[in-house]
Amino acid sequence: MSMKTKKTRSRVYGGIKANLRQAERRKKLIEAGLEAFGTKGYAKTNIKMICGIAGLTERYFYESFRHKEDLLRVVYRELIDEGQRDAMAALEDNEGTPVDAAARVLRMFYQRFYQDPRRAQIQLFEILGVSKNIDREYQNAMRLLADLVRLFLYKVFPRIHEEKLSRSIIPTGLAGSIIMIAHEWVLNGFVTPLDDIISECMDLFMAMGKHLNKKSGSRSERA
Amino acid sequence: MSMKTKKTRSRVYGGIKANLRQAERRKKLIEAGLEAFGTKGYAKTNIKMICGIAGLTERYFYESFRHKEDLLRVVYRELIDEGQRDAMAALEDNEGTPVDAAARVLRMFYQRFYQDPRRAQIQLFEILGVSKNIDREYQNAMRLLADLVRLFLYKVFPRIHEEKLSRSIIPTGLAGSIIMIAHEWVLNGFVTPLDDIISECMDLFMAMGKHLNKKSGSRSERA
DNA sequence: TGACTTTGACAAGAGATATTGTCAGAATTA
DNA sequence: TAATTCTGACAATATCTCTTGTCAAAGTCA
Repeated sequence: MSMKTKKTRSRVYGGIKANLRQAERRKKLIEAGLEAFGTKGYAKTNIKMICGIAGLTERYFYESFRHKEDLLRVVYRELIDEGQRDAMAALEDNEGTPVDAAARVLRMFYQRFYQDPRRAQIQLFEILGVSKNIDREYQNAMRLLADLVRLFLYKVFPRIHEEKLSRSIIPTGLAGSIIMIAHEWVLNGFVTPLDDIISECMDLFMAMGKHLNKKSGSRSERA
Repeated sequence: MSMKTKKTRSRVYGGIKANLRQAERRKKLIEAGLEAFGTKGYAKTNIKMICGIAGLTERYFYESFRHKEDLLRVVYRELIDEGQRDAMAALEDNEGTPVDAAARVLRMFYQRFYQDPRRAQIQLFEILGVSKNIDREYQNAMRLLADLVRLFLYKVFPRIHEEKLSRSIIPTGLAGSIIMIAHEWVLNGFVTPLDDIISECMDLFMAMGKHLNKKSGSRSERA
């Protein structure tokens, strides 16, 4: 038993360490997931297809993921993280007013969908109705978006009562606007010019900001 | 061959005509679909379950529907039609101002989800990511909702330039707000009081209406 | 070169599910 | 009562798909 438990020691192969090789495969599978889920759709994709696209066999799928849903979660998180990073970069690039920054973030947000419709398909459609777990992922991402909206509103309209804003569902509503407009945009094949979309989104934001601003201020004005 | 083509003639049975009996079964299956899709979820439901809930066997499923997706479409349409009817009733009940009417419609819209969470589950979650065909259904329903919003805006703010409004994506955005707020409400187990939700939704509407009103009017005001 | 690891192709069994078909008995009508 | 339709239970087939396992060849290292 304990004589020769030669546990298939991992070693350098092709100049690359074992864990790196595995990471490579994992990455390929994630890219394949993006492709398959984003074009065929999650429901119509099976493990064999994913592996075919990745140029790997099923064994390697199970090396990195437990099942299809697992891969979807990873792909989705990657998309959200990338978007979040881009948004933060656009925000912290301190050019112009906060309003300009918001427009930049919006443009970035929509442009990502246009540049790679697979992202749009997954982020806006495929992610929904898969399972309770995946629904939770979606919910988290939506909250991040709502928080971003909240942050923007507070930056542009500092008079807004912060605590009141933090309890309001209006940022959630605005996040919904952004998403629904994206839905329509995608389903219509991106015919609406991006500039129009951004300008109308900004209208939505600014109108709501002004409204909240007035309400917060009215307390002292009326008293 | 043409001797005795006795084609199993339909006849009255249990005092009910054949086509009525079939319609009855169909109805039971739709109700079963609502139950199964709305609690277990579309993906985790199979035909046998649906038939079990309906108290019928598989033969009768295929008598009325071609496949699971077919049933989902019918169930969804039924939900949308009901909602549409209720909305129209609340609108045409000419009590109070158009603003009151809008609040009534909103209350009705959200209350339906609270009264029967299965509706919420299907209408808000299960419907997405099933197939291209079903996505189209969803898109249609969202457009109906956006049209309703548009109608309301025009009633309350008649100064808004009608043609401009008809091309704007802002009603789509507001429809998205309503939906996203519903998402959060449902996922949080309906903890937010309905009155709060309605009041904040009305805030969204009124702020946007005023904003559009100003923009439309500004042409003549500034000239 | 020789030993060993990694890899890809494919087999294979388990498990679901869709869909059609059979059949006997219950229910109903004439 | 006799004929016949309706109905539910279940069989059976055909497909998929997941998941694990086997194996030999190719690749790599020492």
